[in-house]
Amino acid sequence: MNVTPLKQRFILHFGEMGSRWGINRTFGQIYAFLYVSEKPKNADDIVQALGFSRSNVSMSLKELQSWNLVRSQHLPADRREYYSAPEDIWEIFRVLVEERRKREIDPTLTMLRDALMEEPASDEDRYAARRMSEMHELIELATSWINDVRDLPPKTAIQLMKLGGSVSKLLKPGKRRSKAADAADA
Amino acid sequence: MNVTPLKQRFILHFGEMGSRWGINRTFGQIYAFLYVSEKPKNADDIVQALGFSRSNVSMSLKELQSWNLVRSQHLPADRREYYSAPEDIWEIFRVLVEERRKREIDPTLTMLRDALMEEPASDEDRYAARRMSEMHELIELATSWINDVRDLPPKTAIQLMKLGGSVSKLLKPGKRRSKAADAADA
DNA sequence: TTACAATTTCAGTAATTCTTGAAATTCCGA
DNA sequence: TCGGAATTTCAAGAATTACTGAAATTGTAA
Repeated sequence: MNVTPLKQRFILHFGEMGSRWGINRTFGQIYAFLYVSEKPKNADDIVQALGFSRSNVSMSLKELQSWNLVRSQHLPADRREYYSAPEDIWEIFRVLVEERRKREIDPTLTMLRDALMEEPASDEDRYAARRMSEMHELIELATSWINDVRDLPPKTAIQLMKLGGSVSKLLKPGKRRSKAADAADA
Repeated sequence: MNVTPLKQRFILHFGEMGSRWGINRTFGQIYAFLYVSEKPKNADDIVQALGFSRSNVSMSLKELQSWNLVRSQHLPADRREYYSAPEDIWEIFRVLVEERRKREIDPTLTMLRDALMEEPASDEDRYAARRMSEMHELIELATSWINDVRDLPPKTAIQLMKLGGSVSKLLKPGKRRSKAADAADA
């Protein structure tokens, strides 16, 4: 590997964490490399720096792009493609949450919705359906919340996160939602 | 597989999603099976229902317990161990977030902290260190927020999530944190 | 203690996923 | 349109991860 020791440490970590994050070593290392690189890199730069085969790099870059984690551009007087990770860390965070939701949560939501269409026939299935619908409800709530919060300006998001659990103090403890509102949501 | 079609659908989905969630098929299916089962099950029930080998079931149950996703208990007049998934879906959610944080985020936080200890020697490393510290800061913020919010009572959490992005309306737009508070955080 | 049921360990095999190099294709400049 | 650079595809091998069955261990009732 042909990078400074500091970068190497970072890059290797991303490669190793891959199995926990559900991505492969090449994918992780390339992303890490682009993330800590100031200037855009072409595929051969990456081969040179990380030592993967050219084809592996090509495939991983494609996948990285399908995750919207890297951008490609052309540099003047050079027909090769140059890749980089977006600057804005909040943007990165949003993209990551969004993509993971698409890949890891939405399919489950669909499955649950479909499965809950039909009437359970036995007590056993009635219990299962109840559990599944609890799960469905929680996931719906969580994802719609993510969608809502996703578009807050970073400043606001930071403010909210710094508040932490004490946001709840802003909620009047006595004040419950109206019956009408509950019915409308159900 | 020896379960009702409804359960089977749910269980198979959890098995298939495994690769995306970073867990294996056995782990996913056993959890799903316990989740939709009203009564606790012993290891042989699971073998019978899902068709994995006894040893595989044993190992997966151990792992499931290390994730705090299943509990074991003894039933009167039966020396076998019985396993079940906790009832409370909010509890499950909390545990899942907590365990994933431990496994997927904390190691990265440690790596970043360690790597950022030493002074970068070149401009190249100065840039890399800046990027790494941006990442560190964001992860710190996000995880400490998770810790704060984790312990809210479910009612409060639901209320907050239903509010969605409009919580920010509770924040006075003009009111910025004091310089002193910012300094204290830095 | 003994006897046996229940569980766990672990080495070997199966299955899956990752990575490569050669060949095919695409992309541009001349 | 031609020629070569850049990229992509894909089949096959490498590496990793999952799963099994036999053997070892643990736990408990008699």
